[in-house]
Amino acid sequence: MTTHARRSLRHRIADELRALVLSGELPPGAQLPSEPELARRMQVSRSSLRSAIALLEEEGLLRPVHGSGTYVNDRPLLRDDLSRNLSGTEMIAATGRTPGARLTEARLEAAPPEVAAAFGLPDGTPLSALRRVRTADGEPVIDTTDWCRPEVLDPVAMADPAGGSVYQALAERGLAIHHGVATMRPAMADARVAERLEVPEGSLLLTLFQTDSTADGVVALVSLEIYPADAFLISVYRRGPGDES
Amino acid sequence: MTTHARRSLRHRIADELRALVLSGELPPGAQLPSEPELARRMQVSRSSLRSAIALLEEEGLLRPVHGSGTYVNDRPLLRDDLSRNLSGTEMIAATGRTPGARLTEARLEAAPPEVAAAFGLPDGTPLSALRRVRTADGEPVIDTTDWCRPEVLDPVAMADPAGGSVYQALAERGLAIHHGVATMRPAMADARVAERLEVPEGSLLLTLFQTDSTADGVVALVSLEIYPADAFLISVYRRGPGDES
DNA sequence: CCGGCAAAGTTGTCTGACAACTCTGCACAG
DNA sequence: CTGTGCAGAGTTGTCAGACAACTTTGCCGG
Repeated sequence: MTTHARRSLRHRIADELRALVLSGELPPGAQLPSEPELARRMQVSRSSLRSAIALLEEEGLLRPVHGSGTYVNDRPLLRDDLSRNLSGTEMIAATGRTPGARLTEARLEAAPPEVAAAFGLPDGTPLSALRRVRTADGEPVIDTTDWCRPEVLDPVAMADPAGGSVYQALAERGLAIHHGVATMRPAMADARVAERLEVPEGSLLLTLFQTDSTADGVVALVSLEIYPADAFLISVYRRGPGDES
Repeated sequence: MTTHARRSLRHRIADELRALVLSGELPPGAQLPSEPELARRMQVSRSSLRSAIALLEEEGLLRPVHGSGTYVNDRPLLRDDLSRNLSGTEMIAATGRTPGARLTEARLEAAPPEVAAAFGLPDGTPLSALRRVRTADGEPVIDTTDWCRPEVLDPVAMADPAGGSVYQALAERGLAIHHGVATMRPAMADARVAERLEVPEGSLLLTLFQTDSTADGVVALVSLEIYPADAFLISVYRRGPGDES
């Protein structure tokens, strides 16, 4: 391996294997070539290949069986798996529709209590806020609000972020998002949200309050997303209750 | 390593490390001993230790930094993280309340369409169904229905499962649950659910439809769980958008 | 006081070997 | 002909040692 990127080798190998599976080249149930063989073909060491396979096993995509081989799991393909997919744009694109946005509005505003708490700041601290209604094929499907510290991104930078996405703009400022924690609640549409999402007042919604942090635990972005009840099938892949027999 | 268990070595090492972190012996931000040192102490090879660390990195618990060391992440502890926690009993216990159940009712019934589809069976196939209202300190918090194939567990076995939990009863019959996929929807309480959960009719609910599968993709259990809006904070840990910088 | 550099320490990857396990197919007894 | 047992080949799991790539520390010279 002479071609070096930033991601570690095992992640790049995992990407390559994942692509093979998702493209259907390795159909569900299929057995992978043996590790030495595959390592030779991909020009990597067996240990790096094994690390990659371990990642994909953890993801639930592959299933190595001692003494037999490594197989492709045929679990339902979750394009909208919450635990792997941070961005609303991707969720929309994954359903095959064209993502868009309207009613974009960015300004400095006082942090609501829940948001301030997530950042660990006092109530009312001024924050950059970006409000959008995201659309799929022109139809409104998510009402989102993103908050971040103004010294990191000012409202103007949030509304038109470098690199196209707020995540990338944050990454360029040294705040690459490592993980997020999302909390879900059912809700009913009040007049304001009903108008923005073009649904009847009082109709069912799912709200998702999320705090995104960097690898060292700094909260970099907080967002509130509001979905009409049936805009998406919001799913989560859950691991089994330990391997205890 | 002469002491053999069922779980693979790296999982056992990971368990040990996880315990060290959760017990507070390795506080957030702390640097682990170096890999060679730790491997020597735990009497395992460095490669096995590295595999374990990779697992915990994927879990978000540890953060190895090339050339520097491996550190404990201080991410918020999610007691009710959906993506790691399958059982309603555990969710209740994690909030510090005492789990219980009432209105337990088990019988053979025709599979509703959505359930039949999850099993890949025709509509109306008879299935074992177990209906319960689970309680926390006596207060109703989840209305659950579990379905499984009657040749695996008959209604009587479901109502009083060997080993105490349906999961364990399934595992003893060679159907250990490996993963599940849960889909969330907001809903409103109809008369029946309102009475069972002791909430006003029309109040907000979160429903969670889940299919649990074995390692080879066989659907072993399907369940529908209904939560009052504020019974739990249902959260998900989401990985960041790739490591691309 | 500051900048640069070398050295020590750490994680990432490679190579080769053997152990543990699974699966296939053949020989052999019934 | 059939079923059983066993040996062998093939595969994943683990081990050991080495070097590369990177970070951090601290010294030295300006």
